[in-house]
Amino acid sequence: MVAEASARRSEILKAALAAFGERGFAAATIDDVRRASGASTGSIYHHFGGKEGLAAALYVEGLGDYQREFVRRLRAARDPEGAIKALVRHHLRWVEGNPELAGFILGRRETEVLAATDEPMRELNRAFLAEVTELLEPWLACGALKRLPLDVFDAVLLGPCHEFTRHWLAGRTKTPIRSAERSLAEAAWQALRGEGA
Amino acid sequence: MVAEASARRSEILKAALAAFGERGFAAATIDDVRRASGASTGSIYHHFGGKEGLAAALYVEGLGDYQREFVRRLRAARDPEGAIKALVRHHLRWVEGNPELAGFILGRRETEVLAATDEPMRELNRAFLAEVTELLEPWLACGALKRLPLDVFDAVLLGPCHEFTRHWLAGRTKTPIRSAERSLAEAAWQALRGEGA
Amino acid sequence: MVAEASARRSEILKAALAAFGERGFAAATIDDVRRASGASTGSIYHHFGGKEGLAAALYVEGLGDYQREFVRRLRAARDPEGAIKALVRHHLRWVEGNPELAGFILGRRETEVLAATDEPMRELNRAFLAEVTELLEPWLACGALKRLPLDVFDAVLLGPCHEFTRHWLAGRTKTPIRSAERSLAEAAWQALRGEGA
Amino acid sequence: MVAEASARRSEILKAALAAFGERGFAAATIDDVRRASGASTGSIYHHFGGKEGLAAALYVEGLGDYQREFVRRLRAARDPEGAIKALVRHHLRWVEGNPELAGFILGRRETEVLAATDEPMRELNRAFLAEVTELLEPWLACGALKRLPLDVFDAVLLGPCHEFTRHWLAGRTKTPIRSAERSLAEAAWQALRGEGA
DNA sequence: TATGAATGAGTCTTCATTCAT
DNA sequence: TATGAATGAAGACTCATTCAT
Repeated sequence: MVAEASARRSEILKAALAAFGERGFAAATIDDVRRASGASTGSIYHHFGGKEGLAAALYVEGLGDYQREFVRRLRAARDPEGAIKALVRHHLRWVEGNPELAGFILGRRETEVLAATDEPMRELNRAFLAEVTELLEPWLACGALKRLPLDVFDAVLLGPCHEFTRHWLAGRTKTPIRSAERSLAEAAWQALRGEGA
Repeated sequence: MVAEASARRSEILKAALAAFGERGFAAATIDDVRRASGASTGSIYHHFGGKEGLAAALYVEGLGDYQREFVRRLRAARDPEGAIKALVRHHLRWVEGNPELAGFILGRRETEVLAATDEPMRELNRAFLAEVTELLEPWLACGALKRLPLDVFDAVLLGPCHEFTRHWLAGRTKTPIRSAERSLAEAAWQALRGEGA
Repeated sequence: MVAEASARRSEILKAALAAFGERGFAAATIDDVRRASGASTGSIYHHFGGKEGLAAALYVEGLGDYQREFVRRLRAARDPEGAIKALVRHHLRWVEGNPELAGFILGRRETEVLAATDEPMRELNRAFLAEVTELLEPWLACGALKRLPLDVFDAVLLGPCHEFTRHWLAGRTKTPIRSAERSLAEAAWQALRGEGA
Repeated sequence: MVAEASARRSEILKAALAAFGERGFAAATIDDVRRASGASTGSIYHHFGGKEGLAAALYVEGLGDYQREFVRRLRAARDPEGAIKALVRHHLRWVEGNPELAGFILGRRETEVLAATDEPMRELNRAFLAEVTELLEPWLACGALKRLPLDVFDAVLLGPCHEFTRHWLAGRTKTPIRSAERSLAEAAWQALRGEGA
C-alpha cells in the first residue's frame, strides 16, 4: 500500500542512501543524489518533496524492515534465552545485510533529527515498543528475565551490538561480525537473565 | 602543558562546544560561535584555524579528560568486579557531568570525521588502549574476566552505557542516570565475569 | 559549435569582461558580474562554475577570435612584406575593436594564470603556432624573411604592437592607434626582412 | 639619502618581492611577506605603511636602478647604432640579472596600479623621459634615427625585448636570453635607423 | 621599534528550492 | 511526470589593518 515503487523512485532512494551513508545527511547534497541517480533535480522534488523527504522515506522503510523482523524473531522464540540471543543475532545480521541503511538509521544524530523524519518515526516506535513489551512481559513476570526499566533493558540488550556494529561499519573492528555473534549473544543473555532462570 | 589558555581562547572553545552540542557540528556555524563567544570571526580563525580546528581542540581536550579519569579508576580498582563497575560508573558520571562535551564526543558520526580531528584522536586512543589492555591483562589471564576480542570486550563493557547515555542526552529516558547506574554496572559485570570468578 | 549561447550566458560573459577589464581579474568580484549582468549568483555558477570558469570562457573565446583572424590575414598575403604588415595591422585593429577583451587577454599576468584557463589556452596556442609556422616557412626558406628562433621572431613581429597597445589601452599614448599603424608596420618589416628581400 | 636600510627593512623588501613575483601583487598577502621575512605584521606596517607601501618601495627602487643604468649606457654611446644596441642589451641583461624585480615591475598591470606607486613612478618617469629625449635628439635631428612619436619610438625600441623577456620570465622561451641578444639588437637597429644613416 | 592578538568587512562558493517549459 | 536554468540566502574563510603591550 505504501509501495508506490516506480523505477525512478527506487533509483533516487538508492542514490540518496548511498549519499547519506557516505557523507552524512547534513553534508550530502541533492546534487549528489541527482548525479548518482540520473534523475533531474525536479524529479527528486516531485517524488520526495525535498531532502528531508528523502531521509524520511529511507528512515521509515529501513526502520520498518528492521522492526518487523525483530518482532518476528521475538514471536518465534520458545524461551527467554532463545529470544535474547535471537534478537542480538537479528541486529547483527540486519546490519551486516544492510550496511548503508544501518549506517544511516543507527548513526542518526539527535541533533540532526528532522521534522519530516520525526513524525513517522514516533509512529513506528510507538507500535514497536508496545508490541515488544507485550511479548516480553511473560518472561519478566516469571523472573526469567530481569525486570529493568525499559530504557535500561534496551541499553543492555542492544547497546553492545549497537556499539560493535558502529565500529564495524566504520571499518574499525578486527573481529568479523559473525565471530562476535556468539559472544555478544551470550553476554546479553548473562546480563539479562533473571534470578529465576 | 598544552594549555595556552588565553581568556579569549577559552570563551571561544566554550561557545563552540555549546554550538556543536545544540545543532551538531555540520549545522553549527562560525557565526554562532562568534555571537556566543563575543570574539570576532578573525579571532576564532586566528586561534583555531577554522571550524575543524575548533572541533579538534574540543575533541582532544574532552577525550583526554575522559580517558585520564578512566585509567585512574581502572588503576585504583582492587578486583575485577570493582574495576568493571567503576568503569561503568565513570562513563555515566562523566556524561552526566559533561553533557555537552559528551554529546559532542560520543555522538560523533563517522561520516563527519574531520581530518583535523583524526590525527590527534588516533594518538590519544593508541596510548589509551595500550594502557587499558595492560591493566586488564592480569584478570584476563587468571580467568576472572572473559577473554574476548578487544573490540567485543569494549562493546560489552561500554555499549550499554553508551546507548543509555545517548538516549539520556537526547532527553528520551525516563530513568534518571543515577538509578540506571547499579543496573548497568551489574549487567556489565555479569556479561564479562569469567568462569573462574 | 561550442556556442551554446543563451541570452543569460552572454550577458554574464559580457559583464565579466567589463569587470575584469576595469579592475583586473583578481580585484573583480563575482558580485560585480552579478550586478552588471542582472543574473543571480547561482546562475553565474551554474553556467561557468566560478570565477575561473568565467575567465577561461572569455579567454578561449577572445583568443580564438584573434587567432582565427590572424591566420586568415596571413593566408591572404601575397608577399612577405604584405604579410608582416597585415599582421601588425591586424593586431592593432583587433585591439582597437575589442579593447576590453584585448586588455583582458593581452594583459594577462603569468602569475594569475588560472588552471582553468591554462588547458584550453595551450590547446589553442599549439594549433595556432603550428599553422603560422607552416605558412611562414616558404618565405623563411627563400630568405625573404630572417630565420630567427620562433620566440625571437614573435617578439620582433608583435612586441612593438603589444607594447604600444598596452600603453594605448591604459590611455597613456598621445599618438592615435591609426597613426601608429604605418610606423609600426614599417618597423616590423625592416626588422624582419631578409637579405634576399 | 633614500637608503634607510636596516636589516629588517631589507629582509621584508626581499620577501615582498618574492611574494609579489610568485603570486602577483593582488594575490600576495601581508602574511606571505611576514612568513618569508620573519618579521612581524606590525613591523611590516611600521616600515612600509602597508601593502601598497611595499609595492611602491620596490617599484621606485627597481625602476630607478633600471633607469639609471639605461641613461648611463645611452650617455656612453658614441653613435646611434651603438646606442640602440646598448639599450636593448641593457634591458635584456637587467631582466636576466633581476628576474624577480623585472617580473614585478614589467609585469605590472595597469588595473592594479596603486595610488602609492603612481606618484613616485610619475616622478621617476618624467625625469627619465626628459633625459632620454634630450640625449637622443641630436641623432633624431640629423636623420640618423627615425623621428617617430615618442610612444611609438619606445614601442619599437623596447617592445621586442619586453615581449621576449616576458616569455623568458615565464619560462616559455627556448632561446637563451644571451642568444637572443644579437638578433633583438639588430632588429631594433634596423627598425629605427633613419634614411640618413 | 617589535610583536601578534584582534577586528570585521568583504569574497567566493554552495545548495535547497522553485518554476517555466 | 520530467527537466534543468534560475534564485538568493547563508556560510566558511581571508586578509589588510589597528593597537595594546
